[in-house]
Amino acid sequence: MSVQERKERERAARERLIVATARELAEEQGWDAVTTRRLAERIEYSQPVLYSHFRGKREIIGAVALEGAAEMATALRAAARAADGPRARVVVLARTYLDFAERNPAVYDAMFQLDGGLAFAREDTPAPLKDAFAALLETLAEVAGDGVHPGVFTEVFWASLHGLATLTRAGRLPAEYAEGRLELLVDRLAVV
Amino acid sequence: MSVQERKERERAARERLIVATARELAEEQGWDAVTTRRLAERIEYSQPVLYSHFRGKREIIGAVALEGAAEMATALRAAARAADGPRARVVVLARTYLDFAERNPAVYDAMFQLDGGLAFAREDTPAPLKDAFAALLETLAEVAGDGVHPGVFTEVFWASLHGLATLTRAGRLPAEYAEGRLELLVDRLAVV
DNA sequence: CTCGATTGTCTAGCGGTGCTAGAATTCGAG
DNA sequence: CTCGAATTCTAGCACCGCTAGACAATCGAG
Repeated sequence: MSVQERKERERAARERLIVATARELAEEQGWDAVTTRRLAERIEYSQPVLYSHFRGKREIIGAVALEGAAEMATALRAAARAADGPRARVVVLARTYLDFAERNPAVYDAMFQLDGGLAFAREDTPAPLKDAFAALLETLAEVAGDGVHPGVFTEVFWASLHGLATLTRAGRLPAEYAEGRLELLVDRLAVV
Repeated sequence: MSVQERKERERAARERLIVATARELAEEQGWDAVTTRRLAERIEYSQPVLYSHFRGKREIIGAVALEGAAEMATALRAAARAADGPRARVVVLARTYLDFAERNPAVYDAMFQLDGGLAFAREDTPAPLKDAFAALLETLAEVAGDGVHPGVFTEVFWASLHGLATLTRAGRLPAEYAEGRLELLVDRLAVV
């Protein structure tokens, strides 16, 4: 059944191509520009092919989100590993998070702003999402402070970072004091 | 020129009707359901009438956002006035903010999630937006702590609230520990 | 009171969207 | 080589934001 295997391989490759192309297009021109027609044209197939891989545009966004979550988790862990001491770890963690959001705005939107049809904060939450949260928690647990649940602390810290990321990128916060805001946040929230 | 005045009054009334109807429809069924066709039908005029009041859908969203900002500023000031002591003031301020976001999700989206074509964090930022920020700042300035710029502190606090509001509503944070997260945030950020 | 000009509003339509039914094609199995 | 199944495409649906141009209502001048 080698023929069937080859077909499955090719099919999987095409699915990756769709996700990669959607991401590329979104980073280039924003998610509004990611239409099924344009996406189909870029992968050199017709529109209905997309629907043989995904239920719809929402699922494609979801696939990009999962890819992004995995990358973010890797980036966060690498950053935390490279820093010495709790405070330094939290600072680079926060900076890495905000960097990721700024450098991959479309991916960040797919993860947290758009509807990718993904379940959050539940048992059936996809592994990459849980893992990205876990990556935050690993570093933040040690600065949660006595008597504070590490999970709840991580939620608050994450929410703060998310707020800074989205408001800054939308131009709702002036870009100039970004570093000052980050340090203030870490100094106040983290118990070192 | 009483005729002309009457006409202008009626025109202004119709504009308010458009904004109110858009808001209503958005709260009922989400902004995706606010199409120019549906909106036109609800106000019992044809689509082009909308474009004689607003440049496009974006501007209608912006109008709802400004209305919301004014209401939020009022709510925040009323809440702060009713509380005794800096810490209590900050707690009710935060709770009022999150309450507003939860009770008026469509308006909140218009203000901070969607593109209403409004300028933020600039000189030509519309007054209601500046004023809502000012309402936050009035209460938060007294807990910014020594040597911390009140404006920057308010930005950070606001971003944190915004993160909690959006992540909670999108189901990205479990609803159950909402109050715990709020108190943790206030206890850590505010210097009392 | 009539009539032309000005406003105001509507109908109809443009190019775009996500998505899909059914025709056409490709391709491996016998 | 033929046939049937799997795959891909063409063509189209209902909807979107937005607008040109036809039409109707209203007003001021004579």
